[in-house]
Amino acid sequence: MADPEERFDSIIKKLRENDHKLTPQRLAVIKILARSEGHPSVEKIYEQLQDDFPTMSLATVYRNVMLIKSLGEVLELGFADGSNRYDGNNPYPHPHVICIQCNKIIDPDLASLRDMTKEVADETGFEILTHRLDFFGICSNCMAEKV
Amino acid sequence: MADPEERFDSIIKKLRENDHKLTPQRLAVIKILARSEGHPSVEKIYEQLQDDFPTMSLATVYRNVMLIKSLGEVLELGFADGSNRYDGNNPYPHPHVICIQCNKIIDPDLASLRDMTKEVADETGFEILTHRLDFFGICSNCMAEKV
DNA sequence: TATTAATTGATAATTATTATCATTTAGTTT
DNA sequence: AAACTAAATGATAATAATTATCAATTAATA
Repeated sequence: MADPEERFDSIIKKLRENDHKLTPQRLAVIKILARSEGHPSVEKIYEQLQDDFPTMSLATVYRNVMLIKSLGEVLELGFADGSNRYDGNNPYPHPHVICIQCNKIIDPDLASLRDMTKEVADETGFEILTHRLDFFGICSNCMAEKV
Repeated sequence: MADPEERFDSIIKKLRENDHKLTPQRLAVIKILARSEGHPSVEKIYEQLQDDFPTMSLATVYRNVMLIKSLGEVLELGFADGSNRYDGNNPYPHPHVICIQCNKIIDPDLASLRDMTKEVADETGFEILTHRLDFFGICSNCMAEKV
């Protein structure tokens, strides 16, 4: 897990470089993305901001997440059910482990991935640009609760 | 790639076992899924059926794809942009290689995946049930056309 | 402090999917 | 072979997540 403050600063820097304004709403969204605790959805980010910004529009959250995504500073995880979750703490492709019970998403450390990309490129003739690797299962917490 | 006819037969068998009727529309959808050439979307399946079934409803395609998915005989690949693609030729989790230019999806052979699942389970304490691995890039055809 | 283009909030539009319901039909029974 | 019945279909309305629109507001600069 990267330091959330460092991530916050680099996202801000990227915004300045591209002449985007720093509004309080935008900063608040970025603060949550920089942490990305549990990999929040847009809706979750919106809810978290209700206390500090009761008038904030859902559209503003969408806009800012998309802006930061377009700058390559947040990773979007889209799922088959149409839901999207975001990771601004580590915006580069990396494996996720997802609990299908409580929807928690965590980042495992995995060594063996770099080789695999080369293997795929060699076999298919593709130029591989990015990838997506998710494991789905039940976390130890939820397993314990089921007993 | 599994033999499309064998896949067709096992899907039919699964339907019979669960007392589902075999309508011409359903059989036609299954025939396309059993092949899953390029991993079609619902819309693509619908288009392919226009010649033989001009009156077929889009809802019927959705219903049948979902039914066969619920029987575990088709793999759904949902993407961040909301699009879904289907693989009834190999309905078990396996890696995909996706061309971001022409949207073709192919299945590479990859050895090193089984170990990785165990590695993840050991590290996170999850009970891993399934996974999803996609590589995104540009296929050799599209690369050649760009010159 | 004034200026201006970007951003916001509210909401309408869009789009993929799901639900509804009257009609049709596959599979079974007589 | 005709009748029966629950399931499936076709047409379309409803839904839900996201995107577009636009008047009002505001951050950044002069």
